[in-house]
Amino acid sequence: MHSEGVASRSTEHRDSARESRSGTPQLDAVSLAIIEQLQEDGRRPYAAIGKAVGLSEAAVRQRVQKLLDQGVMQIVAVTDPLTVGFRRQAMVGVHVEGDVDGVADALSAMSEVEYVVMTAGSFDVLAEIVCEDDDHLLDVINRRIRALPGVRSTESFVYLKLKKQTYMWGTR
Amino acid sequence: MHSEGVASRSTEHRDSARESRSGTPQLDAVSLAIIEQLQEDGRRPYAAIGKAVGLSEAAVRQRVQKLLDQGVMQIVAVTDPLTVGFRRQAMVGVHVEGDVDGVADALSAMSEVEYVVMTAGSFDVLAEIVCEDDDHLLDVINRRIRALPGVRSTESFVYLKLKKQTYMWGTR
DNA sequence: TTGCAGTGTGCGGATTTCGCAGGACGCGGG
DNA sequence: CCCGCGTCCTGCGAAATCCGCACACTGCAA
Repeated sequence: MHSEGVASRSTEHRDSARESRSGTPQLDAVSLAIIEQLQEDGRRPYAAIGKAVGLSEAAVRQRVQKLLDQGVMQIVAVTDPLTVGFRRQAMVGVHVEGDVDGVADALSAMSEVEYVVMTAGSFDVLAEIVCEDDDHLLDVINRRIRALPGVRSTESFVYLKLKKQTYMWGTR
Repeated sequence: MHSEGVASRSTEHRDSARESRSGTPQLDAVSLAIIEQLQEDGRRPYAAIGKAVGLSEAAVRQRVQKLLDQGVMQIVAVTDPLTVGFRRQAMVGVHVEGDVDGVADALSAMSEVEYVVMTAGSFDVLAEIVCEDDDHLLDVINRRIRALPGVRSTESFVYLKLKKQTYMWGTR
């Protein structure tokens, strides 16, 4: 009855597996499968997940807790701020000279900034910001971001309409 | 004991409230408060949410279900694909001539595309894509996206490192 | 007024979550 | 070899949560 489990688990070394340069512990196939289940429905019961991945309810619960503690994943409600209400949203591309990582950290520290990623391309950093209104948006971009040491210039893309937003890279 | 509830609810018309141009029903303060709770923890029990927003457990449950059904919010596990494993990720800025909406829809239809937003700025559309590897990424950008009718040109920003990712626009 | 749709409440019963006591396994030291 | 240790899994009750349902209240329109 357990035969359709995702991983055999009996002949593999779970944790000794390769580990990327960063300090993040690599995940095995079972944890990936658990994440996929929760990408479909963040409130799915542990027992249902266990049946899908071939594990007991308690085991799934322990793994999910660990993934949460490690910061590998988070279970949250996501919305389109523009749809939910008033508020201005924009993506800001930043050109940096010098300490890119420092600028990214400074951006991350701002509460209006929801998303920060370092990129290879004409921008060094992309940051998504959510504001109350145009004044607030202007203040964040011109007063705060452009004032950061190392920021050479920025380019803004004010959001007009969100067309798609999913989190199911696993299930394809 | 109920006195610290978020909205008085007794003297306001809940649904007759203003409605944005789009077909999305506007949310009242209580639903906003519920969403905020779930932005902190997508698995928070209905009873706990009810206590926080001043509603019964059953009422919270009905509202959450409706928000889910309406597509106003989704409760899901989110991760950083780069951290979770192999895979290439990038943001693509698209210059469009003509039917911007059509291009955005076409992008949304692609499974590799996780996020699509129409913007005001030098790009007409921004799209975030998640791929297996470089070959896959190249194929999606050069073969599929650039081939879409109306796409004049694109610019790619390959992700090097995700620095921040939150969903708590409500709680500030 | 009457009927109806939408929303909230209270209440059991089914389900799920939670904590904890083992048991199995791999690994390294004595 | 075998013993201790850490990790992960399983199997339980007990407690908490989820769920469906009947009913009350409100605003609105026929």
